[in-house]
Amino acid sequence: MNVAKFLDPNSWIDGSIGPLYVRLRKRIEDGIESGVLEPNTPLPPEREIASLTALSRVTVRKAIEELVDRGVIVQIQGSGSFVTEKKARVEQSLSRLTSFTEDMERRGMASESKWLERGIFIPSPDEVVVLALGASDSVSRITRLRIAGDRPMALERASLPLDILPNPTAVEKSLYEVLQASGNLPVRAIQKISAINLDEKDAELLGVPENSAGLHIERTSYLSSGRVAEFTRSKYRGDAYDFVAELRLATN
Amino acid sequence: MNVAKFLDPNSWIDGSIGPLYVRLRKRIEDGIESGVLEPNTPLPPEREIASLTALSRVTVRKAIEELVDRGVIVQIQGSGSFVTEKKARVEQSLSRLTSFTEDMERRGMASESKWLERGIFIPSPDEVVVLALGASDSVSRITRLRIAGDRPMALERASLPLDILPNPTAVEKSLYEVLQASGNLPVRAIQKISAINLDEKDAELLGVPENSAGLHIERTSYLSSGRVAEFTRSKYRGDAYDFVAELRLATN
DNA sequence: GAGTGGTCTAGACCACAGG
DNA sequence: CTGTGGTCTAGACCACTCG
Repeated sequence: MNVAKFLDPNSWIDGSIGPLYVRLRKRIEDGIESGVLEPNTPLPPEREIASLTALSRVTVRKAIEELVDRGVIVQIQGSGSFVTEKKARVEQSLSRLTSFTEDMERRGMASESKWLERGIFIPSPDEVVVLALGASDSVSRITRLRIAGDRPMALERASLPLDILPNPTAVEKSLYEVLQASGNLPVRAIQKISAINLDEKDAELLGVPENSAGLHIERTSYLSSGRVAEFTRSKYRGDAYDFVAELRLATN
Repeated sequence: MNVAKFLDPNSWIDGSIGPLYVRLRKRIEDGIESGVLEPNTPLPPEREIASLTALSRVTVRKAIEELVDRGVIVQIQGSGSFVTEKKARVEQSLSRLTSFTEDMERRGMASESKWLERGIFIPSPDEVVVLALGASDSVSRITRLRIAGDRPMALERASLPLDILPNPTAVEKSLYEVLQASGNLPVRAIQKISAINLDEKDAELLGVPENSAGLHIERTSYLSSGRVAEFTRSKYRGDAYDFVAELRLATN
């Protein structure tokens, strides 16, 4: 399959939906995936892609832009746009906001939960501040032991404003599924990760010796409006979990 | 100061350099910083900003785009572009690739290093794979104890291909300063973070009791070309350091 | 319906890489 | 010098919010 033919709009542009730049981006991704576009070889020039696809160059650039962000393509002014080698690419799920359920699925493990607490409570001072609650607001709280592949993995306590999760007992498996159903899915989160020695109680729940190293993760999630949707504190087994993050050099 | 006047190009557009969309972005950032543009209030419509600044709407959108990425501005179709509340914003340095030196400066601490190893070595199998070395290539390696505010903070072992760091003894303080000088500054990195119990030797170097929890961080850094520039393994004191990361919901 | 952001176009000029 | 990506424009239409 040659590149010009692969980009011929008649064969794909009606096959997907959404903005043209998204469709083109996906087409290019498919091309890389299927080997039509190979690592270390240049894409056709932007102007040529534009003419091949019958799109404007601005639209072509917008399609490529996201691929550059993800590290799949490197653009060099005056030279060309190149597909990077696979090992240099950032896995797309690295900086992705995932639920524990999804995270474990990605690692090929089934996950379950054992409920420790699930209901509506009077908020702690921490919760009032982080969730921006009013003086008389209550808080939804769900605390559970996360189990994956028959091994306890984490203790997780999530707190949410009552209007975002009015019925905490409705959460059966994935909190994020419930939030998505009500249109309250966070789009961004900040995590603070530190190391702790697990105390006797936590160690017992996680099935490790007292004083074992664990990861303490505090996550604050935001809706697209900028409002805080969720505040979660988790303790992960140090011997069974690692956290992967992507960093970028600031462009300021 | 009113918004229209603040955006009047005569007063600022020549005062900075670079592309127009970058200058406008910085102007808007200044406006938010100085209070001319207030949280929860809408920016002028894109078309109005364009006419006020005598720029095209495309350029205005590009300026705003980055601010939306950082969570400083929220755009709502059909409604407007709003400045978010400060507490909902992502600190710009969160997902930023920083050196230990910078990182400590940001936290208001002076940093120093105690050299444990610095020179050219035969690579370990790990290093050969991660750094994509040839069979006969050597590796530059620098190992040091990082100290901040008179407290040992981390043990750090960095490995780099010889052509990227030909002279490891030239590194006096910041590795990244040396890399920048030679045009080999990484633009992206992947970090894997896990928790470990520090063994006797490491605990002694870090000045904590044996078996204390520590953060183990493996970082692989990439040049803009996609090539691996640096592979670093660090052990941080769990009681003195935390790692902050930003997550996003994938838009696929 | 009026006003907003979201997408798209055709064309121009600039900055840089490489023969 | 030619060809590439980087920036910028003026104008159009669509999709959505809100009164």
